[in-house]
Amino acid sequence: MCARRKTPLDIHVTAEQQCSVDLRLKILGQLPFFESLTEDDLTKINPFFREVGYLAGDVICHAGDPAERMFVVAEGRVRLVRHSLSGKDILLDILGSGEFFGSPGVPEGEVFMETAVAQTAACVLVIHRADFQNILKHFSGVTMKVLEVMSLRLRAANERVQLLSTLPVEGRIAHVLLGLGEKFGQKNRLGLLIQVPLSRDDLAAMTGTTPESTSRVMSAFQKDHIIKTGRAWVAITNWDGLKAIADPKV
Amino acid sequence: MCARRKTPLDIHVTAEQQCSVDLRLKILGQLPFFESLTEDDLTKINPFFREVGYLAGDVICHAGDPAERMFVVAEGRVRLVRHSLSGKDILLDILGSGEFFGSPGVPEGEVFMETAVAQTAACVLVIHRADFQNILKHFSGVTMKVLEVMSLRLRAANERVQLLSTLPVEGRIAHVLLGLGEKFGQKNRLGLLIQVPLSRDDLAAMTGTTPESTSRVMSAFQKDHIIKTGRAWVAITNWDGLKAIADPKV
DNA sequence: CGACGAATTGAACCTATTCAAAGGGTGTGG
DNA sequence: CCACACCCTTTGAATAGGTTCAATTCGTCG
Repeated sequence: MCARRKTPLDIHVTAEQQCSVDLRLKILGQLPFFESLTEDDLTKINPFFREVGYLAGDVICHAGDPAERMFVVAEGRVRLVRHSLSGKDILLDILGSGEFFGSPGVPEGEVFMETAVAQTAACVLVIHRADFQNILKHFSGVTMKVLEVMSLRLRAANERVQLLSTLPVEGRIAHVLLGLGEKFGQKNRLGLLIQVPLSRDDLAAMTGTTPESTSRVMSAFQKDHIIKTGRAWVAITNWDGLKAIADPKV
Repeated sequence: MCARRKTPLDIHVTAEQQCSVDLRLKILGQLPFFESLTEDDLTKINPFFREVGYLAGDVICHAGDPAERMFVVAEGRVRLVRHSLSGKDILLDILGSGEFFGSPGVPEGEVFMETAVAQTAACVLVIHRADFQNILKHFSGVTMKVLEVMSLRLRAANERVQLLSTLPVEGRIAHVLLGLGEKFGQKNRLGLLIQVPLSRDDLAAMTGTTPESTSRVMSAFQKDHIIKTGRAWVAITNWDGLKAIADPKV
């Protein structure tokens, strides 16, 4: 570990990007939609998952690939990106441990609409579409939970549509920071540090704006002591202040 | 039927906003997620649905209501609206026959995030959350189909995020018109007439812009012979022209 | 026919983008 | 271990696209 680094981020990834068998079972058990399964069930479905390690920047799956697999993030951070004809990429989400991507419900013959990229070194569990659907057939509790997760994601997506339609740039950035803070936040001497490498470009791609505008807004936030930020990291120092900007009363 | 009306729209709704028993079974059978059921199964689940009629403008369910029911549009058009603190409403979707709302997957204790309003006189089938979940438990084919529909909706929502993030107003309006054309379009002496009452305010609320900007864009489209439009109606006369604006190559 | 609501249009304003240039942290190779 | 190169970030100034506010026209319905 380099001693001179200034980044306050500390994202642990198991050596060689390999997760131990213990970790695999633990990850599987912690998945929201496997919470209803017993140890026994977990050991039964475990063999269907293959485990793959990635380095930061590696592409895990490409938009346009046949949607024949489903992925679960075991360790690390994974970006879900949508490419536009204009060349402007949209950062749909950043996934952490326990989250899945590659929708389990899409009909046969479909392709992925998003590209998944490892934002940090990452360990990912992969399962074939057919195998996962078998699991769904066997365990109705799992299916219900998957439905629930999909519903909540649809909600989140609709909320984003609303934000993009109604809020100015600073409001949208405030919203994204709050969301990332809830998901990846870690209390710290700096404040609530978001444990994700987060560049201005990333934030811009998440809020439908430009890196320059993002930079201006972030500078203003920092001047107002709402956040502390540096090269590819952000910490929230005034949660309520951010909230006030994210949900303007008037 | 009034003889002097200029609106080319012609949306039929059964008298008294009541659907016949035949229509109910037909509607249920046509639902994407009930397509795997036999006549027999349909007759079995039919009693769980209650049927309610609404007049244009009636509120079917309110954002904030407990999410204890699920709705299926039998006839008419239903608007799904999200309210913002700023007062600016977002029109998330316009539903036609066979589409459902009131997510089947949301966890117990949750509330609706959207308000559903009858945009025309409408007939809606209502089922209790618990009853629907029972159906899901009994018919795994139904569950899979619901998952599929949810996946496709999530895709659509994500695509909208992308459009709002990357396209200028005219591109977003073009996209919405194409979508509505596919869904509600009907060939006609005018072109492809969208069988939905559609005001400038509605289009603005669907594309995250203002009625004035919408009006300017629509005027420009009409001048270029891409659409024909009047008070609360639109017909597409040059599909490929619209497409070119919706998906700019550069 | 008259009135109301919807749609159009104009002009001023403002937010955010674009283009350009300079500053600063990180990591690499000498 | 230092120096350099690269990329991220910041900041400035000009511009464009969209909004806002206001006034007018038009269509539809009573």
